[in-house]
Amino acid sequence: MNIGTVAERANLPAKTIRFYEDIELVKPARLKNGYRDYTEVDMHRLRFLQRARSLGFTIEECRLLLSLYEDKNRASADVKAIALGKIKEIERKISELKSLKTTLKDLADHCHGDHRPNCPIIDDLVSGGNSK
Amino acid sequence: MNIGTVAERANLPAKTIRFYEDIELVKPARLKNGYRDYTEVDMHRLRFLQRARSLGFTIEECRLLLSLYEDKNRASADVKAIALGKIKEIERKISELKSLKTTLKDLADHCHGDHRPNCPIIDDLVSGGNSK
DNA sequence: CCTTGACCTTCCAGTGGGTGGAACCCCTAT
DNA sequence: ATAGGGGTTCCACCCACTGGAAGGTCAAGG
Repeated sequence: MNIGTVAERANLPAKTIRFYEDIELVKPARLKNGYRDYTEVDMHRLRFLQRARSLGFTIEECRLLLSLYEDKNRASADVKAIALGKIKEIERKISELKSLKTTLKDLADHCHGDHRPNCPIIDDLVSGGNSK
Repeated sequence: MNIGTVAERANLPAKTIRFYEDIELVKPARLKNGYRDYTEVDMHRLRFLQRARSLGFTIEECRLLLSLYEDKNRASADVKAIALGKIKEIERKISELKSLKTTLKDLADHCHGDHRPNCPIIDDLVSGGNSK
């Protein structure tokens, strides 16, 4: 299977698939003309990668998940631990963004937003505000 | 004022301040010995940058905000528009992360998390799941 | 047989926003 | 004289790609 076909089927840009080969996440065979030749097994790995990346796992986490995926004796607890860690991470990011939003909204609410130059947002940026 | 002093006062690493010079956000004078020499005006810019960055504005947004900051005739509406745009952006990110979290949590909830190899998280990653 | 166009190849550079480190200079105190 | 704690430059690296140039390959149509 050529890279274009596999790209479409795995829902990944060809560039990304080549990049994944660079970092040794997939190792396709080569045809006589130098074209990459993907098997169904490669396809599964790529689909797995696409899905795991879209769930927010980093490349290194994907590498780990792939090795667990291929280890028929893995404990599901190992996989669950990674997922739970990721959830905690996402929660941290959400609360960080929420407080950012609150701060920004407070600033915007105090700004007239008209043609006059006086602007409390700028004033806050200058003086350093009180929330980090 | 030397870079170390200004770094401490603006709450930014010296490396970052040099980087900001590289991308022309600050242009400190130089002493005869080659050391950077910061004025209070430079300090204000750096503090402004520190604060704006910590509020999630990109470097380019900071550049724009700085130019508005220095334009005594700017309309506060211009600044407000940037802040409101940023709020929308943050809201998008939050909802994206929330749906990610939900998906991940559903997966984790269905996983026994024990010593057995059977794992619904991996199964989902393989089969592609139903939420993007 | 030739051309066209879609596909494939490699390699190099850039993104954003810094961070780490090496190798070297400068200033002050002892 | 030397030790330390500044400062300087430059180059490489992080992450996860993405864009583009320059060229090779293949199938279809004239």
